[in-house]
Amino acid sequence: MTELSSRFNPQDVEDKWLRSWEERNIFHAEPDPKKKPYTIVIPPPNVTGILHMGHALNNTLQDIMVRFKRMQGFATCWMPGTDHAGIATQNVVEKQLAKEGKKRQDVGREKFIERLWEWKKQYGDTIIHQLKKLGSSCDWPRTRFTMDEDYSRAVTHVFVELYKKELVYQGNRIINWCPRCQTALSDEEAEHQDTQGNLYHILYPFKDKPNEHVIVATTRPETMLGDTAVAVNPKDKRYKKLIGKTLVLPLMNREIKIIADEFVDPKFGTGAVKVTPSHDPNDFAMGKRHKLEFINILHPDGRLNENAGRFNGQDRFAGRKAVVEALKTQGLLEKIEPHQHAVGHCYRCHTVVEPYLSKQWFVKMKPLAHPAIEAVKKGKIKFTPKRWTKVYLNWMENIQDWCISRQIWWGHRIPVWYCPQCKAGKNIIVSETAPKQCPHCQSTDLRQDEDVLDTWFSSWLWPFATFGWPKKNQDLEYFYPTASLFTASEIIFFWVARMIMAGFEFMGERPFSDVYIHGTVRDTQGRKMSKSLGNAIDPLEIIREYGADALRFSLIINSGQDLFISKEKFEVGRNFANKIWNATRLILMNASAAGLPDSTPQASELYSRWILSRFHRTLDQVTRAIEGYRFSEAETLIYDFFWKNFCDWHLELIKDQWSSEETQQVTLHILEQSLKIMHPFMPFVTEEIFHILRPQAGSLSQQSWPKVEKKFIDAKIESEVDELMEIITAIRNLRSQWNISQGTTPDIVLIAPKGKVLGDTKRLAIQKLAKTGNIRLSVEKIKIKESASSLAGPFNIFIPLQGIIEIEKEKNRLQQELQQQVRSAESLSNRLQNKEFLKKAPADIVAKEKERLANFQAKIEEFRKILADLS
RNA sequence: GGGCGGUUAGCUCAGCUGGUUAGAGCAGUUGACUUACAUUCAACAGGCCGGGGGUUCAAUUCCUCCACCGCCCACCA
Repeated sequence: MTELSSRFNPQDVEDKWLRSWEERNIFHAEPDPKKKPYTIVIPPPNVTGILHMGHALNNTLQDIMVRFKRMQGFATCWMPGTDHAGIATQNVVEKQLAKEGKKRQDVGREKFIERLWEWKKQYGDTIIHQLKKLGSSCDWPRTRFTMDEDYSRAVTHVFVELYKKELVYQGNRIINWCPRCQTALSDEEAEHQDTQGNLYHILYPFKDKPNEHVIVATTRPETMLGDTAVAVNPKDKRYKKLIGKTLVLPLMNREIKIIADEFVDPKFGTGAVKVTPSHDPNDFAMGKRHKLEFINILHPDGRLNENAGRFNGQDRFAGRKAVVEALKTQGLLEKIEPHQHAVGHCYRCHTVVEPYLSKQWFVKMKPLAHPAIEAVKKGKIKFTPKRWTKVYLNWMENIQDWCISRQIWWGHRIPVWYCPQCKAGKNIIVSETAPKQCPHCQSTDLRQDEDVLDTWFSSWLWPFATFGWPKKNQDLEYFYPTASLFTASEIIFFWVARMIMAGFEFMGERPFSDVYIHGTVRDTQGRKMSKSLGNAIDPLEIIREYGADALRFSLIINSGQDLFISKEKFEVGRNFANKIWNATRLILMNASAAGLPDSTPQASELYSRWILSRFHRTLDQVTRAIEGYRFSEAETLIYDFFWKNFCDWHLELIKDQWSSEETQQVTLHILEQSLKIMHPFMPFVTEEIFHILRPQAGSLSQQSWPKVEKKFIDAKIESEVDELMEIITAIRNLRSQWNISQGTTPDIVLIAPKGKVLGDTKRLAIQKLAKTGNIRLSVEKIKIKESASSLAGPFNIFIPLQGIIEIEKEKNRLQQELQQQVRSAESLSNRLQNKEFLKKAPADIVAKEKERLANFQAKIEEFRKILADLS
C-alpha cells in the first residue's frame, strides 16, 4: 500500500466515484414496505443557474442528512429537479436575443418559447451536473422540471380547482409592475430598499381663487399628472373648511375636488395628499371609496402616455424632472426636501417598480393560510432555528392575496379562454384542456389568456407534484409527506409558506415536518456574494483546487449562522481530507487491511479502550448533532476526534506497538468506523479509502451507520488518559520552555500530592519520556496498561538544575505560579465558608469544590517545598 | 413604525437546560527535515465574554435598560 500518494488528490478520485455511484444507481429509492421512508425535495435551482456558494451550502446540508438517513436504513429519496424560473429565464434569453438586435416580439411567441426550450435543453442540466460534482446523492432518475408535462398538468389542475372553489379570481387592482420586464409582480417580488429621495411640495391652486392654493407633498411628482383629487383628514382643522372645494391640477388644468378621508395622516407632510388612484395602492382604495376617476398615465414600459398631456412619451424619470421644472417655472413648487423612503425594485432585474392598475389573476389566500398557520402553531411543522416560526406566522397572519398572472411568455399558460363573440368577455372558460367551443354561444373562435402563471405557482406544488400528483400512485403514497426542507430565509414567503398551504389544500397533509433555515453566504465584508459585485467565489473553482470534500467540509464547519467566506477558509477541509488520507497510509503501512475486523475487536490495553471510548462518545454526540440539525457541531466533533484523539494521540501512542494484534485490529476498526461517520460530510475521500480497505464491499454509502455502544464509553479510562496526557504535555512544555535539546537528558522529579507518589517504574518511564519529549517512543517504556490506574491524580513536574536551567528564572516562575494558586485557594475557601452556598448548592458541586480546594492546598504545599529546596 | 439576530482572543466563530482553570480554527511567537502527512508536529502567547442595573450561594449563560452593527416586515403620500 506504500504506492498511495503522500498527498490526497481529489481530482484522482472524485469523477471515478461519481461515475460509479451513477452506474450502480445506488441513490435511487423505491417504495419498500420493510423500510421507513425518508424523503426530502431539493429546492429546485433555476435553469438559468450556475452553482453558487448558496447552492453548495444548501445541497451539502441536504446531502449530509440524506446520506446519514440512508446509512441508518431508511428508504431515502432525495428528489432532484430544476425550476423554469419564468421571469429570470426569459430575461436571459431576451438578453441573448438582444445581442442579435432583436426583441421577443420580433420573433413571436411561439418561436421565442422554442428558443427558451432550446436554452433549457442546452443549459438546463448544467446545474444538475454541478450538483453531482458536489457529491449530492439525489435520486437522479427521478429528476423533475417544473415544466415537465406531468408537472404542468398538476399546475393547470390546481388553477382550475382553485377557480372552482372561488379561490382564484380575476381582478382590476394595483399591482407591482416592472417596466423593464413588463409584467406584474407579486408583493413578494417587489424588493423594498431604503432610498434617499425627495419630498416635493407642490402648490395646487383653487379654481375660484387662483392665487390661493393647497400644498401637497409627494415623492413621485410625475404622478400628479394622474391626480383626480386631493385628500385631507376630516378631523384636520386646517382643512375642514376646504373639503368639497375645487382645485385646478397644475400642468393638466384638470378640476379636482378636495375630499375627506380617514386614511390621511395630518402629521405627515402638509396633511394634504394628492390622490392618484391608478398609481398608488392607497389612492386606489380612496378612489374606490370616493368614486374618483382612474387615470393611467404610464405605458407598460414606464414611459408617460397620452394621459400625461405634453409629457407624453417621456420616460417616467425624465418626466419627473420635466414636471418639476415646469412646476418651478410656474412658481408652483414650494420646496424640495430630502426624504428617505422605501422604493420597490424588481427582484429579477432591480428596476424600480411602479404601482400600476391592471387586470390580473389572484389567489385568495386567507382560507389557504388558516390550516398552514395552525400546523405551525401546533408544532406539526417545526422551524429550525426556532425564531423563524415568528417570521412565518407574522407573514401568514397578515397575508394578502397573491397576484399570479405574469405578462411574460415562459411559463404555464393560464388555462382560461375567452370568447370574443360573447358580450363583454364576461363568459370565460376555465378548463384543464383547451375547450373546443364556447359553451354559451358555441363559437369555436376562442382565445386563451395571453398570460402565464407566476413561477411560484408551480413550485408550491413541488413536494407532491414531483411524485406524479394528481395521479394517485404508490410513490406519492409512500414518500409523501417529506421530512425536512432545507432552504434560506429569503425563500420562506415565496416558497416555504406556499408549499405548506398547498400541502394542506391539495394533499390534506403537511408537506414536511421540519424546515431548516440556513445562513446566507457572504464575503468577508458581509456582502452577499453576487456576480455583479464581483466578490463571488466559484464553488467549482474550489472543487478544482481543493476538492469537493474540502468545499463541503469547510462550508459546513462555518455554517452556524451567516457565513463569511474567503478562499482561505477552504483550507481546513482540504487539510482534513489530507489528514484522513495520510492516517490511512500510516495504518496500512503497519497493518494489513486483510485483518480488518467485522465487529468491535477485543480491547484490553488502556489505549485501545481509550480510543474506543472516545469513538463511541463522539459517535453518540455526532448522531445527536445531525438529528438536531447542528451540522457544524457534528463536524467539529468529528474533526477533533479524528485529528486530535485518533491521529495525535492514539496513532502516536501505538507507534512501536504495531506488532500487537490488538493494536492492529483496534486501529483498523476505528479507522473504518470513522470513515462511516465522516462519509456524509466528505463522501469522496471516505469512499476511496473504504474501497481500499474493503475492495469487495460496495459503496460506503450502503454501509450501516455505527451503533452507539454505551459499554465502550468509559469515563474513568478517559480521565486516566487525560492525566497521562497532561503529564506528557507538561514535560513537553518544560522542554520547550527551557529549550532542552534533543540529546540532553535532564533528571525529572515528579511531585505528587500526599499519598500519590509515583513508583520507581513510572518515574523512570516519565524520565525517559522527557529524554525525547516525544510520546511516540514512550509507549513501550511507559507501559501504560500497567501503570495507568496508579497514575490517577494531579501531578506537578519539576526538573531541577543540571547546568541547563537558570535557577533564578525557575524560582520566579514558581513564585508566580504559587501566588496564583494561593489566590485561587483563598477565593475557593471563602466560597466554601459561605453558608448560602453550602445550603443551596447541589451536593456534587460542593464536593467538587472541596476537592478543588484540597488540590490547590496540596499544590501550594508542594510548591513551597520545592522553593525551599531551590534556595 | 413593528419585529428578529448579533456584540466572547488580532480575525472568524463554538460555548445546549446558570456550576472545575471560557474553547477551536486562522493569524502571531518559539522550536522541530521525528522514515503517514510541512496541507505536518510540539509548545507559547493572547480574553474586565459590548456597557449599566437586577435575579441567584453562583451569571459569558436568565431578566431589564442602553450603545453599536446587521437583517426582515409595513399602504413613511
